[in-house]
Amino acid sequence: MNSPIRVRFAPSPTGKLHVGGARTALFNWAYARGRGGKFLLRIEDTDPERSTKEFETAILEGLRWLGIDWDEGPDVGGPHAPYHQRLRIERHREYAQKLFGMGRAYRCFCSRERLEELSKRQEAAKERLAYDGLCRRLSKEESERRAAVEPFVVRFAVPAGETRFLDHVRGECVFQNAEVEDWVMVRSDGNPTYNFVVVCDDIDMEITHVFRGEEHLVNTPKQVLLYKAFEAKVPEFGHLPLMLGTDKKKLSKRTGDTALQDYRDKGYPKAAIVNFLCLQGWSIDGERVVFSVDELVQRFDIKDVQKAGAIFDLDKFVWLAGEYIRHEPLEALAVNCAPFVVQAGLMTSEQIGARVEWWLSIVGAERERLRTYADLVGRMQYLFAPDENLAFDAAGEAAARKHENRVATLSAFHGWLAERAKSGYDPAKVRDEAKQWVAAQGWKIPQLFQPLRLALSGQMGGPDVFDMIGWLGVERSLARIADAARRLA
RNA sequence: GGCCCCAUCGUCUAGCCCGGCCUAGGACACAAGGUUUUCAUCCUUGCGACAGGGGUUCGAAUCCCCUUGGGGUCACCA
Repeated sequence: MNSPIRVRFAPSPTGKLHVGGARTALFNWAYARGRGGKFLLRIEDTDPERSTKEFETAILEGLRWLGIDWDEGPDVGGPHAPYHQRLRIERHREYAQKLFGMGRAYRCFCSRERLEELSKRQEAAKERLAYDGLCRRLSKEESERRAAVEPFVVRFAVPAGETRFLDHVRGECVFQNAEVEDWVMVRSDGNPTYNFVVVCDDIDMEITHVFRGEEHLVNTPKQVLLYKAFEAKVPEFGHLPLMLGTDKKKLSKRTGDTALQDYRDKGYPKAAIVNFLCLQGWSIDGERVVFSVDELVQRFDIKDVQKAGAIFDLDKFVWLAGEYIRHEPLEALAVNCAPFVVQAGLMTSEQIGARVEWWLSIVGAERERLRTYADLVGRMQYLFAPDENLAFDAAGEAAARKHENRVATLSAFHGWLAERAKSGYDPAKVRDEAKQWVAAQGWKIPQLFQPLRLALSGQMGGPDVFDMIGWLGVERSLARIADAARRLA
């Protein structure tokens, strides 16, 4: 009988939630949820210099926003509380003491200067850069004596041999212990280091599977050795391929946005973000690209994760975002777009609330042109511009000027519309009648519609012109048409 | 540089573990065409890859070796 699956995501609150971290969390979460396991969250705040409460809050919020929930964690508690690493320090000291008592760890009194010299020497000699184990050979007595008067760190005494572990992404991994240095477990200020506490906590929290970024692969032998020293069950691992920038290096701010927050602020639908992140290193089958979180949970398996790193393809991400927007129910889409329009200062939420029909009509008409919620801002800006001297798109204006009788056409339409709208304005009806009227004049459709679209919106592309007239209102539309006729002369 | 990891269209990937169904499938991007009042959407078509070299085998994208290329990591950070 296998023990129940327990996985965790352990971010360190030293920055915003990275998209790579978000993907790691997602995969861990999906793995647990798909198998009736537990997903826990633990804050790795052992570096007091760089950890902040603000980042921690932002990370938790980001995870929740994505739809990730945890069974145990800093804010929800659990049987293995606390879930802040910093608060578990007494426990870590116990573990360190135990190891020290067993002779599996030793005090190291080497000064930073000596260490620096050592690595300089090793570099010059083109040797492996590692601690040379000088203090490992100190007698117990000398160690005790010096400990009373000198500062020291505690190093793990790496045994001879080799270390193996199971990685579900890469298969069986083997490292020669000779390649693993006697790394620092406890700093000179008495605080334990990451590689040490992560194992203590994972043992205490009964973590069964550790899925994390590939950059941790080389840490794994150190950690496995620790599990063995404690005679604890070694968890199964899974090192996820790195998310790469367009330079093929680890995704960094240099080549694009790295924080989940950035994409949220730019108006990407969260379902698209989740979907896209999963596509980096995993696929549901070879065919489908768009899938739901439920399907992810149902189908995700660590064994299907790709080994090679994945370049973050913004083009595909943008397309996927548009795909989600096109399939979102209109009401939801309108609700999601609203904050961006409000934030841009186009309207207040009260104003939107007062014109729901109008608002929904615009959102519905523009949706196929949106890739993010924020795109709507730019798309509807023209509606809020003054009716006089509306900014014309240069190419649009050039195109409109190509029509010989543009001014006469526009003026004639102005007269027709003014007359026609006296009995009220219904876009569908007016559209039909306008087309008949244009044909009756012996005109080609673009002869009117091209300059008209420019007159109303300043753009050469966009929604149906009769919808635009409806949104602007007949009065303002007439004003714009008259203004354009004057300017295009 | 040491150690470790990786290698299918430009990009994300299916296929690889358990060789034949692969004249290598899908998606994005790109190109062409169609629909449309324009843009967009949508539809159709096209372009386009098993890094190279050796083995093993009747047969290799799939197994083995080498080369090349790329990446990760070498902290009293996590």
